Amino acid sequence: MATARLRDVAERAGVSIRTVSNVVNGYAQVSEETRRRVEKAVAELGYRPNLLARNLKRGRTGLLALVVPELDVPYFSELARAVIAEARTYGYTVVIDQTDGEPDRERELIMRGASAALFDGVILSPLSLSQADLARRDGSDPLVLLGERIAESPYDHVAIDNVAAAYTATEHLLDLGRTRIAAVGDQPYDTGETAQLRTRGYRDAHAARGLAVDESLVVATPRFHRSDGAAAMAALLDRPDGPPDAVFCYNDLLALGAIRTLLTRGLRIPEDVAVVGFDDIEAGRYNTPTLTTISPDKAAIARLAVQRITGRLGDGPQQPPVELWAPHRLEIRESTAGS
Amino acid sequence: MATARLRDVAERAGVSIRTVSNVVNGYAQVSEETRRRVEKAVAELGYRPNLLARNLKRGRTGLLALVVPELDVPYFSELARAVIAEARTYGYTVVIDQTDGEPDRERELIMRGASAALFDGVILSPLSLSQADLARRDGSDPLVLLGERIAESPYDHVAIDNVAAAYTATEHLLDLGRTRIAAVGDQPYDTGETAQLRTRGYRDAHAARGLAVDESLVVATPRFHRSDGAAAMAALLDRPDGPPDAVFCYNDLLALGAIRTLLTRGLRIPEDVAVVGFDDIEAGRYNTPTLTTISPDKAAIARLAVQRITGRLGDGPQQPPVELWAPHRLEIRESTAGS
DNA sequence: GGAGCTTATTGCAACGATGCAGGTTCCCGG
DNA sequence: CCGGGAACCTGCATCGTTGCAATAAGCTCC
Repeated sequence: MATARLRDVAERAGVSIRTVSNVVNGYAQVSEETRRRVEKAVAELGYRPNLLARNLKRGRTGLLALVVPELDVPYFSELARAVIAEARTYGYTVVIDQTDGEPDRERELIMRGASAALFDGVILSPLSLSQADLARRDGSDPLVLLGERIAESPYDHVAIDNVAAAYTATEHLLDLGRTRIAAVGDQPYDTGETAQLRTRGYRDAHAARGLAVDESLVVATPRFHRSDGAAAMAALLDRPDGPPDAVFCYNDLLALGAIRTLLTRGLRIPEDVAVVGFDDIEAGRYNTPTLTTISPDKAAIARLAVQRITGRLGDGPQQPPVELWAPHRLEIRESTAGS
Repeated sequence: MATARLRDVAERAGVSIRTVSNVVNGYAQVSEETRRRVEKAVAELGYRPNLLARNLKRGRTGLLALVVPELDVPYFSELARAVIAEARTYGYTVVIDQTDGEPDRERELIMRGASAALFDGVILSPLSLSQADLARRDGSDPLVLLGERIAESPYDHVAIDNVAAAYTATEHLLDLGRTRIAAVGDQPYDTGETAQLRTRGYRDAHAARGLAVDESLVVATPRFHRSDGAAAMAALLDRPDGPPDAVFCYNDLLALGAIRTLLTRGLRIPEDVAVVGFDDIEAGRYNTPTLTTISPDKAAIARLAVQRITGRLGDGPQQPPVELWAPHRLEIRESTAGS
């Protein structure tokens, strides 16, 4: 009894396939008697509709895909939670896939997902996807890009204002009287625009006060994990001209790694070095010291993304792609404010 | 041009539908000339196969579902990474769903996923699923249960030996000369068998040395988050008979929360209180102090689970459900060993 | 020049479900 | 006793794809 089909149920209940379908879906009028017979047969055979077939016929699946680079980066798993919750209010189920930032996987998932009918829509947080990868697409698929922006893409884009956020973070450190503020997490030009926007905010905040940026304090990291932050911090501490008195990390994991290095080396936070992160992940709220950070409104990001997707699902006229900004705020905690 | 179909491509290329299908799938022999024409049409129309239809016909989807309670619990996201990697070696793509431990969602996903043909198989890490929920199923679906065991289930089960692991952790603390060891994370009988297995290991380790367990040191927590650990630790510290000298937490998040409370209260780790966690999540390796923990072999868990799933996918005779144990080891770090 | 192959291409049916339109049966009022 | 309308049930076509088996065309070889 591999899998019972509508036909098997119909046979057993002595009615037509169509009637079984009606019962299962609650369509039309069905006599009490017939309904009972069908339901009995359904139960006995353990029938469950084949969603592939149903969706093929109906033209929709009720599934949204959320594609992120790394699930075990807390920012993405927390974002995933928000997206799942938001999608559920629209009756959608979210399935998640992880690309590890591999361009092939990201590309493949766009192809498969966006228009291969397995998913009704795709929310993609790209890491390595290039403009060329999207250029061929005409934007008619229900696809929303999160975070990393891709120039000239024909798709909606949801993010926070990275320049303003980085500006605020840097300003906060400047307000504390710090003068040698390191920026950790820069990326080379073609790798990530987001990191560069944050560097721009960092520079702008300095410029607004007429301060020059010590270029050697702007350090790039290969990735955005704790180990990268720990390594970058170690390198900063080993510099001949002494440690910085503050660090702005481009995400919380970098910041937590940096904090670990600082504490290991016997430095005090924030007295010796103040630390600001980015993302407001839960780990930062329970770290010792707790982490000051830029808190992007993940619920808002999820809401905007899901709304755009569902908005595009209707048959209405295609709207031009839009750029949406979710709010953010600075969350001040022990790593800059003392305990 | 909503979505181009095989037929549209065929029309444009001036060949039959079947030939286009052959080209797309690389089947059979196709003349160079024809192939070129078809590929040109495919590109021009932006054709991509409708996976629903293809899968309906082929009878498989190449998708495995991994269903976990909470993705932003690092253990699960790290496990997800392992499962994704393992599944990929078999040519499967993994999609992930999060249930929040809601029985309805877990149930629904078993139904939908396991035998509704959307997924070829399901790897489920249940939280609140009861025996009754599975009782009706005959076990013929390719479903593997992780972690929490469900009595009498007709499905394969993969986990580590929780009793032995908890025994080892407790023994480690006893070896350090600790005498008042708290256990944080117990669960009432009907909620989680895993927690009870760990409590059993904790008790057994005491019993093996002829020590009595102070029942008031075994504390339950509503969930397994940092905040639960922080609260439980605070309660332990406020007891009239003074703080314990060691804590065994049933997962790393609880431990990290407990550590936060201890540090806030001015206690030293491990001098005043030694802490052991469970799961070996990345956050514990970068915490200050770094966290001693039981490290389950997540890669092994993933491997066993995926192997069982793929093993059941063949047409071979159904094998009886098995109980598989993945290895684990104690990872000693600063929270018990000093720095 | 035709048997016998290989190569290239195709039509038909089917996967399992639903949309649509139609067909019975039954009951009612006139 | 018949026309008209609910109420209930059904058959057919179809969603987009692939498996199967057959056809058509080209080539070799005696």
